[in-house]
Amino acid sequence: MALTDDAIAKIRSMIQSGELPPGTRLPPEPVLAAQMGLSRSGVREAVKVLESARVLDVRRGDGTYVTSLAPRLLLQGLGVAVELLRDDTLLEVMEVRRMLEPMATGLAALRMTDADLDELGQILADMRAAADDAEQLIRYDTAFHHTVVATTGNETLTSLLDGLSGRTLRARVWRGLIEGNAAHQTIEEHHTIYLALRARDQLLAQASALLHVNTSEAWLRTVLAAGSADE
Amino acid sequence: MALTDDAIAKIRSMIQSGELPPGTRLPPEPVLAAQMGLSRSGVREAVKVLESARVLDVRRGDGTYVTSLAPRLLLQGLGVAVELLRDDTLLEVMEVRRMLEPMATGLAALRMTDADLDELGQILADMRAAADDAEQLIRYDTAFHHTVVATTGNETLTSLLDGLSGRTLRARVWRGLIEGNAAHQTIEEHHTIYLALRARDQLLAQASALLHVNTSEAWLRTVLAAGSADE
DNA sequence: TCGACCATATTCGTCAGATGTATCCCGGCG
DNA sequence: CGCCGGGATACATCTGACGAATATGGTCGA
Repeated sequence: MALTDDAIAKIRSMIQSGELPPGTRLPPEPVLAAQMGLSRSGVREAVKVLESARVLDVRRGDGTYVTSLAPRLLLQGLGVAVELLRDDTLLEVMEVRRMLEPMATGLAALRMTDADLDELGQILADMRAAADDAEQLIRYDTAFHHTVVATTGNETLTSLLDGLSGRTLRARVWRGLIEGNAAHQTIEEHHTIYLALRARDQLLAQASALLHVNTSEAWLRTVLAAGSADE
Repeated sequence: MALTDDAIAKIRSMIQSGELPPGTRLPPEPVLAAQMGLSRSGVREAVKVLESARVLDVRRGDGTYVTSLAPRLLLQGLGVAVELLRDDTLLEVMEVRRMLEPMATGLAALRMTDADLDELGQILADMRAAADDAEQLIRYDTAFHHTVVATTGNETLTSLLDGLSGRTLRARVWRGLIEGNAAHQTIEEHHTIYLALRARDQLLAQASALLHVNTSEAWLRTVLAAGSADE
């Protein structure tokens, strides 16, 4: 295969070189096909790939545009990739989170505003109120960590961590937590992190986040062990 | 759009659920099209997307197979995503590397074998010998850090860091380094990391890696500043 | 003048069918 | 037993067509 992949590479390099800045509208598919020397089918495959990578935005009846190329978009693919990883590599993902999340949380302690803290306190309260609903817990857990990391102001970091803790992964951890009657303790870990953040204590925030990720990893281990034992 | 994206989601969920384990061969495109209720064109677009994500491996004349789903494959897309990030977000990437790379290097200090160290020493020697050739320097720089991180045994971590320090990013840093007559000093930073690793000193390895990433970030800043001044 | 409405052009979404070409597999031959 | 064709299989690409969603520009009425 060459034609379609060439087209992908060509479009990508035109974007990378700045020839097609964010927001640019591409020529209609038939024109693009003629320009790149292949049929419309080939162009469509190429465009579809770049659309799935959030590089292009295809609007039916309108045209195809270059996206903003924001990290939040381009790094979105990480999430779906992580979702497809095999079970035995999820622990590797956890090890990465173990490195990244404490650092990010520590950084957040320095940069967090009072408004951020209030928002976080609200999420924490919601989490406590939903202590019985796994679905809600996962949602608030996600919101909590996302909010913390987002206050670092680093969108790339936020997107990476969001991707690394995908929905499936979180769901498994919480399944273990709930079945192991450790949900309450874990909610308290969030409280500990919250207190450290409110105190603007970087080291304490870092340490409490590490402990928290460690708890998640431990419960993931039990879930994975139970899962492999079933087979 | 629904049909093609549905097909993508359908295939992906079949893989995620274990219905299509790694190595499985998919039905021929016409059959797949019939099964999923759309034309062959649509199936081809779906397959192409999953192929570009390294989820499927299409072999002409043979068939379409599910890949190993190894992190090294699935996280490969991160690299191309980073390549497309706009200049002003590259500093965010550097900030992430600044968190991750020292941690990884510190971990490597604990896990590195003598053979790994010898290989690293060789790369270092090569780097010194190529002090004038930017192209070679970039190659050896890449190899050096990849080798270090790879010894952590965490393929996910390795793939992430590989992706975060893409070719273009490295090339820019080295351009700055060379033009700023700082290449020699940077090579010595590698030597410092090497010594820490050989001493199996985790903290020292961590610290020297942080200094090194910091140097890279500083030179990236100058390159970016010079670039934006040109316009 | 301004806003709502409508017809039309544009553009992507999807399909059907056909041909080219790489690869695999198996049977025949030395 | 190993090498080598030739048919079968499967992807690669093209062509042409129709459907559906959207944008656009003009018209009409308040």
